[in-house]
Amino acid sequence: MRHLEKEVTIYDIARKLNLSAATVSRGLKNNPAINQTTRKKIAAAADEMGYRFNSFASNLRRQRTDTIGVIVPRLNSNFMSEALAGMEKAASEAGYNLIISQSHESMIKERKNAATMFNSRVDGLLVSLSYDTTSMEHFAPFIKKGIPLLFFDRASGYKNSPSIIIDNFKAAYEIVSHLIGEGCSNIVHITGNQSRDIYKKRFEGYKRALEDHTIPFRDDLVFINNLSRQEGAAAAEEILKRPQLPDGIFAANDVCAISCMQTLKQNGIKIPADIAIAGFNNDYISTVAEPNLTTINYPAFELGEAAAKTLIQQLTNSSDLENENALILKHQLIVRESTRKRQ
Amino acid sequence: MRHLEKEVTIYDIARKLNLSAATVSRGLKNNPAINQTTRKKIAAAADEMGYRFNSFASNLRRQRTDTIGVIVPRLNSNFMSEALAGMEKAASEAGYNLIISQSHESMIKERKNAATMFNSRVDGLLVSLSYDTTSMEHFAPFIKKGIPLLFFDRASGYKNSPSIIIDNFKAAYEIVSHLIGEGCSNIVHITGNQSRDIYKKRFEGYKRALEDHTIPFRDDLVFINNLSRQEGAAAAEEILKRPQLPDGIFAANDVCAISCMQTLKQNGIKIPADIAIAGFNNDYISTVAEPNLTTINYPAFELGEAAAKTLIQQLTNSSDLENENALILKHQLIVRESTRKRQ
DNA sequence: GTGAAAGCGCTAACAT
DNA sequence: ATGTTAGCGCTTTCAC
Repeated sequence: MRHLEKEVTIYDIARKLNLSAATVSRGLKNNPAINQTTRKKIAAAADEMGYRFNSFASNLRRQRTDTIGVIVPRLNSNFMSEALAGMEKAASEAGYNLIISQSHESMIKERKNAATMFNSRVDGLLVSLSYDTTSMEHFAPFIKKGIPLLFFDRASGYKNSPSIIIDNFKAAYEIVSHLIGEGCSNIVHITGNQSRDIYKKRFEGYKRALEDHTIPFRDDLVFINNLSRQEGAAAAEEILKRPQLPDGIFAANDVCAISCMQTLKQNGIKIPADIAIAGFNNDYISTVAEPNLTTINYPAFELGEAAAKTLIQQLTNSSDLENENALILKHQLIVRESTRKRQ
Repeated sequence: MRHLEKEVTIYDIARKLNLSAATVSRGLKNNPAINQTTRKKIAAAADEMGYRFNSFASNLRRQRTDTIGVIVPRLNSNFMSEALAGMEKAASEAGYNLIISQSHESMIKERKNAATMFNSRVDGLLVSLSYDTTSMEHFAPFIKKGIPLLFFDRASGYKNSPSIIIDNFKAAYEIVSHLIGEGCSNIVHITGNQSRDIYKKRFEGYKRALEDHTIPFRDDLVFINNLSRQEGAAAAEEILKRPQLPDGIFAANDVCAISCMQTLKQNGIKIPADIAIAGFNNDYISTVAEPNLTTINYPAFELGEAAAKTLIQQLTNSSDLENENALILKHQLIVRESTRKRQ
C-alpha cells in the first residue's frame, strides 16, 4: 500500500556488483578492510539504486538502538523545552536519537511511557518525575536489565540511579535570605507536592532561612498546590482575604509567582513596596513581568545537555557514574525589581 | 556488558509452556483465536520470565514502525512546545511514538535530520521548515517512497504534501486593519525571512490592509530579521533613531514584539499612546507584558494535534488527504491594551 | 580483501 | 485453537 517500490537491500547491491552482502555491509560502513575502489562502487550503486539502511535489522542484530528515551511531565513549559533542546543537542552530536514522551503529571501515564520505552529498547532513559508519582516500580525493569537510568530536575533517590539537579535547598535558602535582607519577615511560600524532592528541598531551604534569622515559621503562610498559573492567582486571592498581608512571597516557580503578582497588582497591591515577590527558574517571562522578577537561574538547557552527555558516557562505558550519585549544577540568585524594597 | 541477563524470547516461553512460538506471539497480542486460558498462561509466563517484546524484530517483520518523525526549527519556543505537546497527545492516543529533532534553523541540519528519519523508517513525517531552508530536495525520498509528509506552520507548497496552517494573510490583514482603526497610519512591520511562506503571507496581509485603507506602503517601515528577542530590541533602537516615529508596530511574533516594546518603553515611549504594538501567536508572555499585547491567537496545541491526527489518518488509510492540500485552522484577533489608542 | 553461513526475534501464510 | 515454516535485512565469525 504505502510502499510504492520494493525496498533495496544490501543483497540487491551485492548482486549487481557481483559481491557478497558482507562486503557491501562493510563497504557501506567504510570498513577499512574493504578496498577503496570497491567502497566507492558500493556507495555509488547504493545511491543509484535508492538503497536505505534498515536500522531495525541492524538493531536486531546488534542488540542496541542508539536511542535514548526521555519522559517528562510536560513538554510545554519554558523550563522543559529548554532542557529538551539541550538533550537533543548532546544526543544528536553523539549519534543518538531521542524518543520523547510526556507523563502529563500522571503516574499512570508515566508507567505506560516507561513500558513503551522499555519495549522500544532504548539504550538509556532520562526521566523527570510526574507530579503525582509515588511508586517507582515502573523503573525496576531498567535497573534489572542494567539499562542506565538518569533522573533530572524532578529526581528521586531511587536505587542507584544518579540524578542531575541543582542545590534546591541552598537556592531557596539564598532567595529567602535575600527577602529577609530586604526587610521581609512575613513571607509566604508557595510550593508543590512535597513528595517531589525539589519542592521539599525548597521548602526546607525556606524554613532554614527563617530559622537562621530567628523568624518563626508559620504554617498558615505555606501554600501547597500545583504551581500553575491558576493556582498562583488563587493563592493571591486567598492572601488578599487575610486580615494581615504578608510582606514577601517566595513561589517555587516563575509562572506561579508571576500570576500571583498579576492578581495582587490588579487588587492595588504595590510590588515590591507592599509585598516583595520572588520566583524560581529564571524563565523568560521573569524579565517581561513588571516589576521584573527576582528568581533563581536554573540552567535548563545546560541541565538537559549534561543529562544526555552523562547518560551517553555511561552507555559508551567511557565513564562510570556508579559512584557518583548526583551531579549538582550551579545556580544563581538573580535579584530584580520585584524584591527591591530598599534603595 | 550492559545486558546482565540473556533476553527472553517467545521461543523460551513457548518451550516452557509446550506451545509454539506462533501461539505465544498471538497470545501476547491478545489474539481472540487463542484460548483464554492459554492466553493467561502465556501472559503469566512472560511476566514471570521477564520477557520483553522486541520491537525491532517486529518492525523488521512488519515493515512498519508505528513511529512518526517530527522536525522542528527549535524545541524551545512557546509555540513549538505547545504544538509538540499536541502531537504527542494525538500520537500516543493512536499508539504511535514520536521521534523529535530540531534543525536549529539550519537547512544543513534539517537535511541530516530528514536522512535520519528516513533511515529510521518513520511511518510518516511532520515538518516545520527551518528559517533558511531553500531547497526541498531532502524530502524527495519520502515522496518517492510514498511516506506521508505533512508540513505545519512553516509550510511549503512542496509537491503534493499537504500542510496545516492558519490564514496568515487574513490574520495579518485583520491586525493591521485594527491598528489603522485605532488611528495608526505610520505602521512598522517587523517580519521574518520572506522565503518562509508564513512571513510572506503576513507581509502581504500588512500591505493589503494599508492599501485598502489608502495608506501608502513605505519600504523603510519594514524590518526583516529573525524575529528574536535581540532583533526586536535592535529594531526598536533603529526606530528610535529616526526623525519621525511610527505610531504603530506589527511584529510577526510575540517575542519580538515584546522585546521591541521593552526597549521603546525604556526610552520613554508610551505604549500605546505614542506607538501601538501588536504581535502574533498569543504566547503566554503576551498577557504578562505591560501593556498586555494585542496579538493573533494561533492555536499551537490544536495545530499539533491536528497535524498528528491528519498524518495518522493517512497512515491508516482511513482518509485520503491527497485531494486536500491544506488544512486551515481558525485564528482570532485578540485586542489588548498595547493597541488601544482610543477609549 | 572478500565470501559463506548462521542467527538476531518476530509474524503471517498456510496447514491441520 | 494451535503448529510449521519461511523470511524480514543486517552483522559477524570464521574461512580462504
